[in-house]
Amino acid sequence: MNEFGNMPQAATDKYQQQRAQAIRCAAAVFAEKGFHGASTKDIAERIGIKQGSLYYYFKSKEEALGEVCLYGIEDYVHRMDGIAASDQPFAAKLLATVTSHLSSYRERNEALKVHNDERLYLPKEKRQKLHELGSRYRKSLQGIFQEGVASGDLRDSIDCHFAAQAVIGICNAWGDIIVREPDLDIFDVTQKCVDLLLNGFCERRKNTRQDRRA
Amino acid sequence: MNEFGNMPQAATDKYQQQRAQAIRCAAAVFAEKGFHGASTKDIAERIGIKQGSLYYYFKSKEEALGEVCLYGIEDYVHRMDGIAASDQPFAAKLLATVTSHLSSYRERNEALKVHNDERLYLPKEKRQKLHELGSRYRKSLQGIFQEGVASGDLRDSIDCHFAAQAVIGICNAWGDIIVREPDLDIFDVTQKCVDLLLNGFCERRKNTRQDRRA
DNA sequence: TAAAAATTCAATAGATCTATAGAATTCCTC
DNA sequence: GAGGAATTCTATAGATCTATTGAATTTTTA
Repeated sequence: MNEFGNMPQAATDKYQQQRAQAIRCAAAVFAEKGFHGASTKDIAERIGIKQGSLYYYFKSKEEALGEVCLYGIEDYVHRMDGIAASDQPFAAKLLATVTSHLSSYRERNEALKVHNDERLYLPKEKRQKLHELGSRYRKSLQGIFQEGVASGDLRDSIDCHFAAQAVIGICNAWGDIIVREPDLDIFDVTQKCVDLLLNGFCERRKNTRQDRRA
Repeated sequence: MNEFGNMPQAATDKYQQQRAQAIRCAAAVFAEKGFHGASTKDIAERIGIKQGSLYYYFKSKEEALGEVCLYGIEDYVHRMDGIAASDQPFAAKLLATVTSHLSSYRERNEALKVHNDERLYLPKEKRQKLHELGSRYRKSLQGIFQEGVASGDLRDSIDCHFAAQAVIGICNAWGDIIVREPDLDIFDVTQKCVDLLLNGFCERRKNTRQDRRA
């Protein structure tokens, strides 16, 4: 034990790695049982330590939830910043967004699910911080839609706030399914999502080869 | 106490009414705190009775969850049966579906949310029963899409299973928002959802007045 | 390899929480 | 308003669960 009590000060590299592993384990357990349904014993067992030892890494179960949520959302938001700032046409940005969102579910898997389902059990302050990240994500996406309207790629009748929420909603819904069904073809789902968002399901007479032939 | 112990036999009308009220209270508490986060004391307090008295209406907390989930989904599924069986064109059926789904959230509010978020904490048997109801809903919706393709209203390239899941996903995502924000205009959201599903967000050259004018 | 630091453990206090049982009260019916 | 049924209450057993503490063990460092 050092001068800071049970907590290592700035924390060594090794400590941080082990803590990150603990966070991933906590994510898996929270994803399966929910925050209140999961016990600190469950989490510790998943890590391979005893219940009490968990407090070497987290000062409370709630702190563990906070770390899981942050882990689940952070680089997913940063990737969106990159997409929004990039210089691509609307359709490419939308594809990149959906790809990023869905593959986040496949990779970081449980943590993003935990963020979506359990973050409201965090104390206000921590929730606030996550909310800001989420808002940044939504605003970036909304900005992409506004550009799309400005460039004429999108109908000017659309509500960009609605559109952004709808994209997030669809991606989260399919994300849940992706987590539940590991064999699902993400690329296929991604493609279909983008197609829906761009074109809808409706048949339309267009100036395409089919029509010109007729 | 009667010959059946603490439980009234077939149960009087009054008993059923009070139990239904208890179910609604439980729904509100589960929606706010989650199944594991909510205590039987919380639920009892919401009803206005003491913790122990709750067991006059439910033989366990889990049974209460089961009743809430069933209450949340049952007539929402029945309404879908009606829509699928009706004799309307595709667009009308889709509009009816989204309207029904979103207004379910506004009316039955918490119970449907609880069904979506907490049903997996039920024992297998009960979950199975709910799963069948959910599947029936999805299959009905999928059937509507298949009819739409057959009639030429929809592109024949669409995946009807994907489409049904996407509709459910969008409605649930907006349903969550509707529950959180009571002042939201459901009619407006409904319209925009249907527009998205039919037409997508993309601008398209069509044989409409605008084009003919040009 | 010995001292120091880091990590884990065992044990437990104290606070829940669920479900039960029997007593008390309220409600209804005759 | 008396008797019985329905509803609610109080009290509690027993099973968690979180977080703390100080000791034991492992790892690192000098």
